[in-house]
Amino acid sequence: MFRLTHQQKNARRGVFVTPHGDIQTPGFMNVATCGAIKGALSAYDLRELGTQVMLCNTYHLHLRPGDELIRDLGGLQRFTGWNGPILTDSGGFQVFSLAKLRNIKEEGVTFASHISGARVFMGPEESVRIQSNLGSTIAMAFDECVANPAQLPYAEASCARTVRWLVRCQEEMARCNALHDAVNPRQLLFGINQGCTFDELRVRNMEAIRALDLDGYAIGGLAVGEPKEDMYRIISRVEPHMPPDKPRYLMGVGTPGNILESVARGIDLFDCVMPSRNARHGHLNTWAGIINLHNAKYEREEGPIDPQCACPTCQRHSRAYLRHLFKAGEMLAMRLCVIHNLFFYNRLLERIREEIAVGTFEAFRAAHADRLDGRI
RNA sequence: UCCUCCUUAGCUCAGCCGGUAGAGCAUGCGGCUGUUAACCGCAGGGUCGUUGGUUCGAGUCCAACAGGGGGAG
Repeated sequence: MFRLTHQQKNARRGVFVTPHGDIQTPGFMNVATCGAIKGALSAYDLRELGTQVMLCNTYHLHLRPGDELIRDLGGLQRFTGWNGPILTDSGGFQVFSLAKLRNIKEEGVTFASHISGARVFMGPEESVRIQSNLGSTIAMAFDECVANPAQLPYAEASCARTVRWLVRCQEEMARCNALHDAVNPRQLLFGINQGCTFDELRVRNMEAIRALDLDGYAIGGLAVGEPKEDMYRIISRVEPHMPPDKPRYLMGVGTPGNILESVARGIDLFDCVMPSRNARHGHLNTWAGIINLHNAKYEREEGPIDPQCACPTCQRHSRAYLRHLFKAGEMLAMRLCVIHNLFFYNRLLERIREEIAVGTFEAFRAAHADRLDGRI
């Protein structure tokens, strides 16, 4: 299912074969939380941007429009018009990061919907069942994101519970896949490593979930406020304990620099809201660093966002025009800029794959990691 | 010609009985890391239409003038 084709030190280049298509790794999954890339992009736009995987959210789609509705309409692929691989996040992150009034118990979590205020219960079985109804390619385990800072005793207890939840997720996934009317009977399940910034806890947790032989492994609970040195250290500590023959997914990360550093430490998959959100807010990635299109200095610039970029936006539009669209409140500004940033990220990962394949990744990382995250 | 209301930040407006001015928007600049984010934060910016008067002190009260809105002839 997952085949490594090249390796340069810890950096890996491979192919993850899924029922919905191959995913070239390292890869960046484009975030479409509610079934759409924010910024008015459609599934047909994504093909032009080099998107490999679309990422949707269990919590949001369960609340609206409802996973049973999506199941009845043929699953997420038919519903959204995206026929490539889809990863659904479990909703654990949302339950713990935004829902108020939450009550965590062994069975699961009770929380108030941020839309209606209604009480909702979600545990491992509910999350997997919802994801089964959505019919995604890859389902994520229902976990608790233990964010920095955390007390060690709490982090230990939480990790232990998340492992127990993972076992239940796995059992429920097997049951759902065996249903005669499963939307995607070959749905994959990824486990998630937690442990805050406690090295030993991270390693122990990784060993525990590795034993469950899942389809892939994610590292969660990073890039949530801790210094980036801590993030890199945790990745380096955990990575040797991850099975080499399964894809490794660093959840929610990150900046281009974060991605380069993480690929160098053995990560295969990423997802992040930064390229799309920053684009909507006027911050654009370029190969020379980040620019803020709101800045007055771009008022009369006729050149594209990035002269080295081959995206549809850079082929047609000037910085001056895009800045004007932002100032005028035109939503086209967001659409064109999201197109650029996602294209940039997808291209960055493609470039990383090329560099690993020919053995020049280390030099590429050294030349770009800091510059790409800096401001022009 | 008369009556009446208005004139405060680039714009639209707040400013109780007089104690040396605020908001929203706009502008400038930041921030966003498994999206409750077309969002959030910070900053700059005003001899309060003009000239006099009353007062210890006037954006606030009085007068005249200028510009504008409405009304009556």
